Amino acid sequence: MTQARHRPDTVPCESCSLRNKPAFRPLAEPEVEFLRNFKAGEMRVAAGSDLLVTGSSSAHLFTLWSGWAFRYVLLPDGGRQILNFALPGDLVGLQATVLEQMEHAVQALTDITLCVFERKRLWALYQEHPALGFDVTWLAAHEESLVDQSLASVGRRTARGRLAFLVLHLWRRQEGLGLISGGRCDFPLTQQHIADATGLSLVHTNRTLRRLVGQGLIELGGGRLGLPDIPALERLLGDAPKPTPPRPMI
Amino acid sequence: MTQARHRPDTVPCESCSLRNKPAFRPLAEPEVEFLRNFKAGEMRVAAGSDLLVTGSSSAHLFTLWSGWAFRYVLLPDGGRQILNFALPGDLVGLQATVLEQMEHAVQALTDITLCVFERKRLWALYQEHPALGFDVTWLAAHEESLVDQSLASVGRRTARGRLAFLVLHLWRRQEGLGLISGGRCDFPLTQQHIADATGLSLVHTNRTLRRLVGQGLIELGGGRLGLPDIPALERLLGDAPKPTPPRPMI
DNA sequence: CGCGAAGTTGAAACAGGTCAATGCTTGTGG
DNA sequence: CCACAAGCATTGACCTGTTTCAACTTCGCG
Repeated sequence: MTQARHRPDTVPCESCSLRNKPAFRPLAEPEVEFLRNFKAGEMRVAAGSDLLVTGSSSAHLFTLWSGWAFRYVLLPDGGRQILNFALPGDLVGLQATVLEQMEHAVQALTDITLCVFERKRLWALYQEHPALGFDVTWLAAHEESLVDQSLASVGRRTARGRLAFLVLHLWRRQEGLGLISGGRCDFPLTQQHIADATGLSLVHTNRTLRRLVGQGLIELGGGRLGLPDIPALERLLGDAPKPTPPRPMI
Repeated sequence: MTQARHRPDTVPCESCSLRNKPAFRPLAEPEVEFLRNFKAGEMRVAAGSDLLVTGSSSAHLFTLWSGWAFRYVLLPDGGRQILNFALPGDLVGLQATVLEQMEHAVQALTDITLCVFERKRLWALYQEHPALGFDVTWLAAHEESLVDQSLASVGRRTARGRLAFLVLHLWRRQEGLGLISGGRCDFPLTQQHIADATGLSLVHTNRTLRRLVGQGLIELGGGRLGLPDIPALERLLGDAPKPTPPRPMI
């Protein structure tokens, strides 16, 4: 096996600790090898910084490797709508790459690390490894499915329901990644983020959240989240967000 | 050029009157030829019928050829959220095909005609014609972008704004397809559809719509829509939905 | 210790929801 | 050709979830 050129200061894909988690579909040998070359480098972004902004057409595509980010749009009146959250393994910036224009921005919620790919080479990916091209489509379709669910939640649920949906959704996604420990998971959102994701005002978010905590449905503190009574949450929602199926990672 | 096998009772892709509209990116010769074979047939669905339902994993993928459809989810409390509308040229059922599970249903809004593709053969499309695979990704990313905009609208706009956004959005899409005639375009939605798409109640949709009509911003009647003062609508929205860029069609 | 960011709480105003009734079309069958 | 049913649109009255405004508190950190 030829040891392909590879920047010495970056993690080679085949030994990526994230990729090798059970949540991700294992890749065939040639695909991993391609990816190792496809990967142009790594990048760190500090919490609170935008890594992609509306209107731009980035020269890069990313896979989030550690930390949290979120996609959002700013409305003319100053309001912000968070479209969804990106967790490790999620592709970031596909719209900018494929549509050559961004209708939204992406901001780091925590300090994050990303794998960087060059837009120009995406075409080679489709040509040389159709299976990877298919995986990119899979990720795009899956992300749309997440936005679909959020739209339904924001459009049709009461404040309680929207909050319940959001926390359970984020819980399930972390569960899929094996990130629940001691009955808790990370939860780096401020109440402002929650409000902007659910389409509620900050004040009402606070009150409703407080009530859910008081009723023993949610535990919050120290940037972590606990869900002591998931069945009750599911009852409240009527139907639960589905667990993420085994998925590809680019 | 070999005249490939082709069901005699269906329109061959190369002479498809929809595909040859300026809104769509022309395909290279080999791709069109592949598509002619990829196309398994045509299908008609009557207004009001579901062509895909939640939970199923359809054996087929469609391109809407004429008429309107919409994607939606039903909530446990009986509410319905319309996720977006499909117009001619839109791919329908990609999530079911790629994710192998549908989180939403699709219903014909008018009588519709669809081109039918077999799910099994999608893989061949990626292998044999990477350019088409890329186009599928493009369509998925674009559709997500539409849902993004709806989510921002439903999450952050007032009732007036949501309605203004919806009608302008549908106007612009039809404009892209050359479907505006005599200052009007088709508008087959009932107020119930509008309510379900905007996350409003039927009654409030009616009142707000009525007010917009009264103010000369919207004209409705006979299943058609007129927008007499688009600049005023754009001012109301603060920013307008972007016109659709030239796009691929499968 | 002090400052800024985030969280909390009360009171008042309002957008939008719910309930309920009434018109208006349109298509169908007698 | 009329009568009726069914779906859709419209309007009024009332109610409540949510927003807004405006404090005040707590937390994290230099």
